Amino acid sequence: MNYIEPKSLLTGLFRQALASVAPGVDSVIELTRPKQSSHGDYACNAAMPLARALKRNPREVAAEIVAALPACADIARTEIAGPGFINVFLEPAAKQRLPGHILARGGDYGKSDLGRGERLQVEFVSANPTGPLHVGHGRGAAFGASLANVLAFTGHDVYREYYVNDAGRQMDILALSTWLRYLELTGEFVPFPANAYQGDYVKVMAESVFALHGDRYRQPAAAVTAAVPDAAAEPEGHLDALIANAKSLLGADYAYIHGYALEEQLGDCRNDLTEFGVNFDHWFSERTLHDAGLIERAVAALRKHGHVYDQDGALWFRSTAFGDEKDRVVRRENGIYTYFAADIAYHLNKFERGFSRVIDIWGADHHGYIARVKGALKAAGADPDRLAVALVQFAVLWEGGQKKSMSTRAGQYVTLRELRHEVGNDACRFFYVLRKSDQHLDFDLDLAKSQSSDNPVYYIQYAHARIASVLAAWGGDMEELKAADCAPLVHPQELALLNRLAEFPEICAAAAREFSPHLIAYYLKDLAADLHGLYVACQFLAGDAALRQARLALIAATRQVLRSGLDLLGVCAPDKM
RNA sequence: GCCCCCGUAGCUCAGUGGAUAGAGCAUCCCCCUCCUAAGGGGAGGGUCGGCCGUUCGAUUCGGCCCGGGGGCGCCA
Repeated sequence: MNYIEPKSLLTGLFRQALASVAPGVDSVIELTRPKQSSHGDYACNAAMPLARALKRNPREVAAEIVAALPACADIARTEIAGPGFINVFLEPAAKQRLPGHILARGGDYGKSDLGRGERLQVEFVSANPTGPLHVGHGRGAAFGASLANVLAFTGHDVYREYYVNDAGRQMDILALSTWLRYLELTGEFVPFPANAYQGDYVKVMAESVFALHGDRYRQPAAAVTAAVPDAAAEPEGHLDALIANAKSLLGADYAYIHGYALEEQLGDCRNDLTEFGVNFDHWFSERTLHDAGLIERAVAALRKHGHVYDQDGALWFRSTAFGDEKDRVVRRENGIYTYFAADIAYHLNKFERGFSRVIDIWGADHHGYIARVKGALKAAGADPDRLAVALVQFAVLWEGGQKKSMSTRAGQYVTLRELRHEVGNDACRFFYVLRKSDQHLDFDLDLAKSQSSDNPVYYIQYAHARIASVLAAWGGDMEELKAADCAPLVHPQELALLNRLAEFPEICAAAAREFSPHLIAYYLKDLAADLHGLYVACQFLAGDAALRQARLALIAATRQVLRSGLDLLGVCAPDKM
C-alpha cells in the first residue's frame, strides 16, 4: 500500500493550486494543525501573504486557491475561515490507513530524508577527565545524545565525538593531586593545596598506586616544596611550581602518574556515560593534536594569512579583526599553546575529516568563545558557517530550598552517577531534555528523589505498558493487525489518536531542524495522554471482531511510536510496570 | 561597561506572525464488578514583565526600559 503523509500530500496539492492562481509568484505554503478540531485537520495560510502580494482580499484569493485545488479523494471538504485560512478536513479513510502503515514500517515510521545523508559530527560532553561527571555534564550528555539520535533519525549521517582534554594544565593538577595524596600514604607530608583536586576519588587513586608500587614514587617532602611560592599569596604559582618539581623529581615516572590518573578518570567517565546510554564513535585525544604537530600547523595557517603577531613574549591571534572584542593569546610567554590554539587545530581537523557540518554542544559559559573560534576558522581559511554551536544553559541543583554550588576542584558537587542511582536513568534522561536547551534547568533533588513517581516519564512508560498488557491479553498474531481494516475507528478519541500519530514525522523533523529534542518529549506526553484517554473510554478486547482488530491495530501502532520516541530520548519502553 | 539566556496560570514550564494562549503540579468536585487508578472526567485560576514600533493581524518580529540568571583569563 502506498501511503503518503497527509502533510506532504496537501503541500503538493496547494503548490499546484498556487501555481495556477498566481503563476510566477513565489510564496511559501505553510500547513499547520489548527488548535481546534472544528477548524479541520490542517490549515493553510497561503492566501493571506499572497493577498498582500497581489493587493487583493485574502478570502477571495483563498476561494480561488480552493477552486484550483486538484481533486483528491482524501479531502472531505475545505472551508475558508477567519481572515483567510483554508481549513482542510480529511476523509476518515485517509486517517484510518495510518495504523497499518505504522505497523508495516515499524521502527522506521517517523524517519525522513531531511538530512539527505549529510555527514555531520556532533561533539558533546567533552568534560575534562579530572574527576567524576556531575549533574551539569549530565545535561550536555542527555541533550547531545538525544539530538544526535534525532538527527540520525531524520536522515543525517551522524558521528558522535568526545574531545578529551588530556594535554592541559588541569591534567597536570590532577596528576600532582594524586601524587601528593600518594606521598601522604608513604609518610611524606606536603600540605595539600586548596586549589588542587580535593575529591575523595583522588585518594582512591593514590591508594591504588601505593598498593601497586609501594614507595617507588616517594620523594622527600622538602624536595617537593623546594622554592615553591607561598600558597596563600600566589595559589596558582604555588601549584605550577609543585607541578614543575614533580616533573623534575619523578622524571619519566611522572608520565606514569599522569597516565594512571587519566586512564582512571577517563575510564570512569566512559562507564558512567555508557550506563547512561550515551555512546560515542570516537574519543578524540587533545594530545594527538600536539603529537601530530597540528597545532603548529593551525597557527602557521593563521600566520600565513597575516592574523598573528608577537607581543609581550606571547603570540596573539588578531581576533578583533573577526568581530571579537579583544585579541587572544595562542602561545603563552612560556611557550605553551593555549587551549584556544588547540581548539582551532581541532576544528580544522574536524573539517579535514570530511564532515560537511560540525555541531558543538557547549555549556552556556562558553558563549563568548563562539565568535573567537569562528573568527579563527575564518582566518585560517575555513568556512565558519560549517560550525554550529548549540549552547546548553546550566543545570542548577536545589536541595532543601537551597541552591547547591558546584566545584570540581573543591570536590563539592553531586555526581551524575549519584543522580542516576537516586532517580534512575530513564527519569534522568527524560528530565534533562524536558526543558529546551536554552532554558536554565532547576534540578530539584528533593523532588527527584522523593517523588520520582511523579516524573512524567512514568506517565509515558505506563501508556506503553498498558498497551503491551492489552496485546498480551489478546495473544493474537501481530501480522494480523498490519492488515486490519481500520474503518471502524470513528470514535472522537480514536480519531484524535490517529491525528497525533500522524504528527510524529513532523515533530521529529522539527526537533532536528531546531536542535530541540524536547519537542519529542512533549509530543510523547501528548501521545500518552491520548492513549490514556482512549483506554478509559473504550474497551479494546470487547465488541465485534472487526472493531477489536481495528482498535488493536491502533494501539499497536501507538506502542510503536511511543517506543520509537522513547528510544530517541534514550529511555526504556517497559512492557510491565 | 559589553555579550548570552530567561520573564506566559499559585508553582514548574510548553507554545505560536493568525482564529477562543496550553500541560503538569497544587486546590476543589467526580469516576475502578471491567484489558494496569503510575489512569480518566470536570471546576477555578492569565494585562503572555512594561512602553513604543513594523504588520491586514504581535504573546511571537524590532527598539528602548524594568526584573532574574550567567559569561567576559597568557584557565581549560
